[in-house]
Amino acid sequence: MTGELGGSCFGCQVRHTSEWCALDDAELALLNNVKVPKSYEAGTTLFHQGDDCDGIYCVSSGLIGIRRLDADGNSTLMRLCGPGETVGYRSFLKKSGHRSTAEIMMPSVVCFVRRATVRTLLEQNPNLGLRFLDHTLRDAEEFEDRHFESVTLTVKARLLSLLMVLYERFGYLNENGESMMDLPISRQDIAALIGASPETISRSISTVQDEGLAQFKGREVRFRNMDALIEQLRPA
Amino acid sequence: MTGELGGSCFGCQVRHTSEWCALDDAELALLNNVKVPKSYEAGTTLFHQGDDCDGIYCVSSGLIGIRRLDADGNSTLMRLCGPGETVGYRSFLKKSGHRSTAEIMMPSVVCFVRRATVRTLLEQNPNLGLRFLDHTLRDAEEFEDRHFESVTLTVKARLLSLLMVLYERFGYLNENGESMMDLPISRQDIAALIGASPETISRSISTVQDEGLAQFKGREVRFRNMDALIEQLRPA
DNA sequence: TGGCCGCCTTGATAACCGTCAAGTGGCGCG
DNA sequence: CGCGCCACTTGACGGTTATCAAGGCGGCCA
Repeated sequence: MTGELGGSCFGCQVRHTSEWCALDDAELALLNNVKVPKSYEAGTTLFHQGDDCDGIYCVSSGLIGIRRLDADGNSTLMRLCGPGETVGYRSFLKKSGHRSTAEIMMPSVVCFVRRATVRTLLEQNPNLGLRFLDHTLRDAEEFEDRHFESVTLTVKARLLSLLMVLYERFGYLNENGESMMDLPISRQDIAALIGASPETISRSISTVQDEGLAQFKGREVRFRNMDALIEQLRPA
Repeated sequence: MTGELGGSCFGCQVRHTSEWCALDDAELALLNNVKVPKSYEAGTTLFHQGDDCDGIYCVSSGLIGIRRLDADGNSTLMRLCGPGETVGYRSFLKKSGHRSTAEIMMPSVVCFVRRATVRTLLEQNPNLGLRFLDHTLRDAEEFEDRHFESVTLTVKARLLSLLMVLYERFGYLNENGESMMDLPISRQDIAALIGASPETISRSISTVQDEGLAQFKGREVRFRNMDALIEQLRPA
């Protein structure tokens, strides 16, 4: 299921891209002593919507999905968090309960830092607060952009936009030098992320294939014409 | 056109709801000396998308609209800022240019505080930084909610939702005890705010009237059945 | 191996919404 | 007063998308 890990913060691959890069060695040692690293299987959850916020989570590897439940009980995937990102920090800063559920999307290693520790570190090092501020600013901008996109772009354009964002994180070149990607999420979650029904996503994918932009086989994507694809990332 | 004003920060009505409530008397005196209050007419702008960020703006009275221009030059109203709110602070914190245009929506009084002053105050008083953090958190949440709504709700539901938000700020009871509101923005801007075309908004308004929820006469709204209206603030 | 269950695809249909077009009404200005 | 402009409304139409329904495919387990 899930297991404890003994990794050190000092050797953490993502230390320099996370909020914690603001810490000095002594502070990092403190963090290292009290953090709780765990490996999680896909499908498990870090916390549920409505839970109290006991601390924050730092993604070391893998992928976390942030979901929100509507009145009917349907869950909508709101965003993805990858290595180096901190999860649940806004509820911590707001001193409120979690407004969404954090679900493990692929096998992941996540460190938990409990509330008191974060508070201590924040008091010791004002730069850490600035890092959190910076992260919040990026969050606000991201949702601002998404809102603008969902007003301005069609489903297909939003799909292509999402593919590009995912490609930055999950894309690679195969032995033939072709641009490839293994989709980390299901079609249903893609649908929720861009605000469309799964059927429409399926049809949009068919269109993208017919136009020769990319080939989809299950979760494997083979990009055929990156330039033409990028060219379509504009209003219909 | 626009004119200088001599109001003091100490007498400012909105001081206690803005970021500046974190300041002590000495700091407020500094702010009072260097701030530049101005009254603006509707239609003028505080800054344009792409401008450098020279400081931040504090809305004393009136209403500011934040617009973003798309590739075709069309402007989309993204959000509204009223008394007590600070405008342009995210560009300041990010040390980047303005990502949107700030337009005066109704006669307003706005104080300008230039960059160096804000920086000095931030260094003197860490609580001010926390206030900005708090504001950013609320911004992020607002856009998160808006994204969720635009995925989950129909145009009519989003219209009703917007009406409720505006009612909190602009609603009043008339002599007969009826719930009234004078819309501060045009139909076109309503359309942009919730991501729909002006024609669809017009039709949605007709529907709302036919259902007996509210009456619209120009920008005047007369609410007929608040309970039924609130009841419809859920997925179709 | 066979069967079951989710996920995905595909088709048919209808609702929603955007676009185009014409018409109305208010308002400022000559 | 008449004119034109602009915001708004209304109608007609078409496109996009959601919904409902059926079927295929793959994984998992007995």
